[in-house]
Amino acid sequence: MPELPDVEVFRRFLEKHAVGKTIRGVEVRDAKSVDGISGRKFESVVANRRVTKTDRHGKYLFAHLDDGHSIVFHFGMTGYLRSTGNEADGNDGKYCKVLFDLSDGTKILYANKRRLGMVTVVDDAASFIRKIELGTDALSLSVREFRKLLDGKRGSVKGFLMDQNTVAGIGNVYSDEILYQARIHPRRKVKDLSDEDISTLYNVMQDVLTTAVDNDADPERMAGSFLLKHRDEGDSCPRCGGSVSRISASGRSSYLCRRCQR
DNA sequence: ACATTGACCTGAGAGC
DNA sequence: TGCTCTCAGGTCAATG
Repeated sequence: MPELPDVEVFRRFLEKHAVGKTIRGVEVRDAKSVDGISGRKFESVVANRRVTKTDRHGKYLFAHLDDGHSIVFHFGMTGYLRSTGNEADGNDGKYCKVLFDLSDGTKILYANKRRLGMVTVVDDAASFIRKIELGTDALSLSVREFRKLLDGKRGSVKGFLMDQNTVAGIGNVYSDEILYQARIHPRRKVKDLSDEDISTLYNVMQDVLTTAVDNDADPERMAGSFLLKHRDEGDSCPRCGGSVSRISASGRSSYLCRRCQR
């Protein structure tokens, strides 16, 4: 479920493998996964362009091209990027939606088990972000801005954290993690948060996201104290030993420890 | 204006 | 073994 940390890992991957190289060819294998334009058009816009830079905003990944266009990737919940050697399609072949053939022989594939998520190409990444009204990236948000965003909100904290138009990058799994570590109940109303709650929430948010990025967004590598590793009803809370519950909050199943989270 | 709910997507895993 | 059912969660449209 690619959220900010996962997408940041994909960005670093793309930065390492694609920047400075030319896209020799593109093969759209599933035109339905290309948003806004036809697969053929996508191929012709992107082909023979050099990748100059990568960027991430929330859960969106951008590959900037030398003519000003940018490729946009969104991973839905099952998307990923991978490189292959030559023919090694392996299991990914089935899920490969778009295949990029780079000038040094590297092949990068955008794969997705479902059609949530998409690839497209835009004239200008910044105006694309404005158009879809993406909020500020969670990792480039100051406490001051964070407080301002919370101000006047009537919904739950969980809904707030997951709203991409307010704070971009946090999804179901990491919102649960942040709320768990901040000891705040997901259904708690934003307006009921104290000043102290807010600063805790902010600090924990930064900490959880950077820790996740530092560990390649791989749950295996994260400390056992992360709720991430105990997302299972009845599993035990790594902090108090109580049992992990599953409830519905903001229309999503949320895992929490009722004892730790009020 | 804002918040919540339901639909979409489709593979994995559980249960029978 | 295989069938059916439920769940996963990111976004968007519809509804409250």
